Amino acid sequence: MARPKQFDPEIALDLAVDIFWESGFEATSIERLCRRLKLNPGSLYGAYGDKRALFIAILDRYVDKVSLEAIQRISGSPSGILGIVNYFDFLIEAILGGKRRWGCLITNSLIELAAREPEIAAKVELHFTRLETAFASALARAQAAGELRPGFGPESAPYFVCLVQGLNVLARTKPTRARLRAIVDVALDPLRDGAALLSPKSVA
Amino acid sequence: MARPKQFDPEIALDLAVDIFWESGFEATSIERLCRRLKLNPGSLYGAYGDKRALFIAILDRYVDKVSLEAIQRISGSPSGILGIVNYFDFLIEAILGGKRRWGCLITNSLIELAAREPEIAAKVELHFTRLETAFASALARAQAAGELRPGFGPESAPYFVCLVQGLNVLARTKPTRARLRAIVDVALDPLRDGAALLSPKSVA
DNA sequence: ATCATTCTTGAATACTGATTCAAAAACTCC
DNA sequence: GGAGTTTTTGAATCAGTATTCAAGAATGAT
Repeated sequence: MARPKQFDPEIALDLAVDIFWESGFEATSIERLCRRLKLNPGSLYGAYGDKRALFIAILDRYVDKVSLEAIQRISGSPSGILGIVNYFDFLIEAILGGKRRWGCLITNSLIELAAREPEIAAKVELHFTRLETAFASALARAQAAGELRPGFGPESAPYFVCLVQGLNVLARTKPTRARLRAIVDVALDPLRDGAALLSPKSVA
Repeated sequence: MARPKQFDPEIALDLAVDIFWESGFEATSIERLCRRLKLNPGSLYGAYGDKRALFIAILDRYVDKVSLEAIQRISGSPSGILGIVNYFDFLIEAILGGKRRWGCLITNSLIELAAREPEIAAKVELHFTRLETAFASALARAQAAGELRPGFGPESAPYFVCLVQGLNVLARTKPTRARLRAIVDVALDPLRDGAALLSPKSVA
């Protein structure tokens, strides 16, 4: 018995993700948000609360999607090595093609906001933990299958997280495919022995 | 025949570096700057121009210092491998100890500003090129000395730049020394054969 | 059809924060 | 010591942007 919303709050959130992702929190004005979402200030505040609350909402949305996506790629192969290789291949293409040319919203938010916003720091932390866990279990599987060079195992997972962050930074420099490939080929060299058997495409 | 400045503009710049480094461009207000530098708005504008100009000035200052520092560490050893290992050891300690717990002002600025500020993007680019060049020449020396695993050479330099960026991101998560060490130990594994002879301390 | 409720609209408000400025002060040179 | 120049001071101004709000509009229930 009331007037229904004239917009889909979920779809609008997706629009908002893009703007914050590209420009960050501080540099994104409510006015720009309103223009892009085709919403008036009143509607926006009614639906989401203030700017900070909106940002938290879009960050949650992004984290859910990106965490899941990463875990699925990394854990999606029977071979742990192949899962990792596939994930990095995917990441390269994402950086070159889609919105990941803006890096990763999580990485960007860590740098812009985590120091003064514990709530945001916690969300970043959560994602990093998930990512590391996915790498660790892939590495454990690879190790168990004897595909891993001695000295490498699940405890090397933080290295892969670091690598991902490095690529997310470089994403903002408009790198070429060749450049990203070269980096990943060197970075994944420890996996090469096993991967060579499994993924001729990704290992020069 | 005029009133002299009551503050040292160079020293004040160093103060300003820290604030922008910690909080970024947008989140740093002129008021906070004035309070920390113990300057009134008029003096600040008189000395440096507007906020953007001040930021460019402190970024220049930072880039000069950090580029030089990196190049000296990387190129400072007769062995190319040792230079690289030393640089990463230094980076770990810097992240744990000093202001590098805020990551790297260059990395932070790339993410916050490069997309909309070509002038800043160019300065970031410049530093990355210098860093990559330093790595490449260290790798070339190592290769010439036969210290490098086959398949590695100067063309692997972008990988090391990526690594540095990853560490700069992780710096903002308050990582432990053990964690950073673990990452670097894995990351520098390709150099291990040669380094083992030269740097017992850094290679577990 | 009317009521109660919620949504939309877009102007008004309230802030924050960047920038300017006029007056006073400090210095050097003559 | 006075003239001329630059710096300091801190309040005033200006601009931009986050947030609120009052009025009008759309809906379902009675």
